[in-house]
Amino acid sequence: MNRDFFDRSVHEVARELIGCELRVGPTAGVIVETEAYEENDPACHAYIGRTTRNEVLFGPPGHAYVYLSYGIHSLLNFVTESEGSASAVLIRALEPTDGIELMRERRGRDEIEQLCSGPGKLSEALGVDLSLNGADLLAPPFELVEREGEFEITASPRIGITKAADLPWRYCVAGSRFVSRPWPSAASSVVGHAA
DNA sequence: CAGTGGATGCTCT
DNA sequence: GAGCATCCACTGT
Repeated sequence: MNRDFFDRSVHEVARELIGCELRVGPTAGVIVETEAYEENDPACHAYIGRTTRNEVLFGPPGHAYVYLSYGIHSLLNFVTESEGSASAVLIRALEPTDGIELMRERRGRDEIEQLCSGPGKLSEALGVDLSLNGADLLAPPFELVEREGEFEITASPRIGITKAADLPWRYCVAGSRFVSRPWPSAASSVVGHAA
């Protein structure tokens, strides 16, 4: 995967990431759930302007934006189209494929559905923390592999936010049991197929 | 199952 | 000092 992959609309990147493999060191999984956060979006950290916390969002695309949520969880985002638009994709869930035993140790859980089914869980399982804020996604410990096969993608409202909560900017693999939460069937719609 | 509340720390006002 | 892009354990059906 190259830098151009990230240098386009955050919504396009959020959908294209579905089905890609994300590797962090010895652990890896297939991305099954993402959310888009664009600069002119009250729920986006960049909305309030540039601060010390969110400055990575204003930097070049293809880098990791990691921040601490609720004082406990590190949440992993991919910076996109940053030329004049500080936007990012939140990685919300993976289907684990490699390093599963290590993930189990880090998570303290055995069930494979409980290893990466949420942004906080996923970071813990992959060993992502604040030290990776600003890190290049195209260099170790990160590795991203373009998807193989087809995925039916649904769009539904984002999770856990209060601002702009009605926008359908959460993307999931249809029918996956590895997503953080089931989507509301009435609000979801198939938005595309992955090649 | 569904609903509730505590843990925990950093950022911004 | 308030407010979080969360998770888990506990309660009550």
